[in-house]
Amino acid sequence: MVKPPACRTKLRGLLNTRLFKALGDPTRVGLLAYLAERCAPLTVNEAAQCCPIDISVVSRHLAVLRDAGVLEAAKEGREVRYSIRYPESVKLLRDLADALDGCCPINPTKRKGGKR
Amino acid sequence: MVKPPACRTKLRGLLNTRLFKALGDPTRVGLLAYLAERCAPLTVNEAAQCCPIDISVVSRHLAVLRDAGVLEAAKEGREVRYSIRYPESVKLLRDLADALDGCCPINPTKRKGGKR
DNA sequence: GCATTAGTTGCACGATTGTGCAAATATACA
DNA sequence: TGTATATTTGCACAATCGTGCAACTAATGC
Repeated sequence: MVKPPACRTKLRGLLNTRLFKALGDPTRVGLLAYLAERCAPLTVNEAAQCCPIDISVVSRHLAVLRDAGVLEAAKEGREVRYSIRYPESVKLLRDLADALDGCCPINPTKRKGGKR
Repeated sequence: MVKPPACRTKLRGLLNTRLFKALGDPTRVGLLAYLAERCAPLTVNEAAQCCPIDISVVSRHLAVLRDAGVLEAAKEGREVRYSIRYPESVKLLRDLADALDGCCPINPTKRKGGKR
């Protein structure tokens, strides 16, 4: 048994289509980038300033990103502040990169350093 | 000016919707995972063994992944061998993680190590 | 109570997408 | 040449998705 079976299930588990589906729309990544640039939790109204679309659409897009695990919502009074889940998002991307990198033993990307 | 504008353009540039669109379909990620598990370039026929769908659909999906930059195609005679572009894919995921991680100065994911 | 503001949800419509079948293209072999 | 195999492409259809409008819910202030 040459190929480690652990990496398979890990890679399969990390390849969550819901996340990529969420990031597959230009309006949504525009919202995500806007949130990242503003460096602060934004309300739906504030996030809507990023692009000329209806507030209801923005609300739906933010909900999609929240369901995908990229954002988290915090209700404050009558407004909701959406913020990026940095630790989880970054970790997921790094884990995915590591899983893809370490899946094939004869991988040309073979890093010279350690695990991290 | 507190927030570095360099990270913005970097993040925007890395948030390529075509890549995420390609990874947003379960059949395509199934093909990608199958390629990763087999640890070798596969023909369309071989890749089609991963799931019970028509070969033409597999061909189209592989083309989508190729156009997204995840796979590369090498024509050998009358068959085409698709393989994962490990270095580029892994680097893109790591760059995206770094860009997201380093975008906001007051980022809770604040890494203890250096830049890389 | 009523009015206002913030956000979500129902509905409809147009656009995109995934799929299978058949036809077309390309390469190898007799 | 003709035949067989591998892959791609045209076409049609169903399903999903993004969008805007209106209606609805929730919370604040009069």
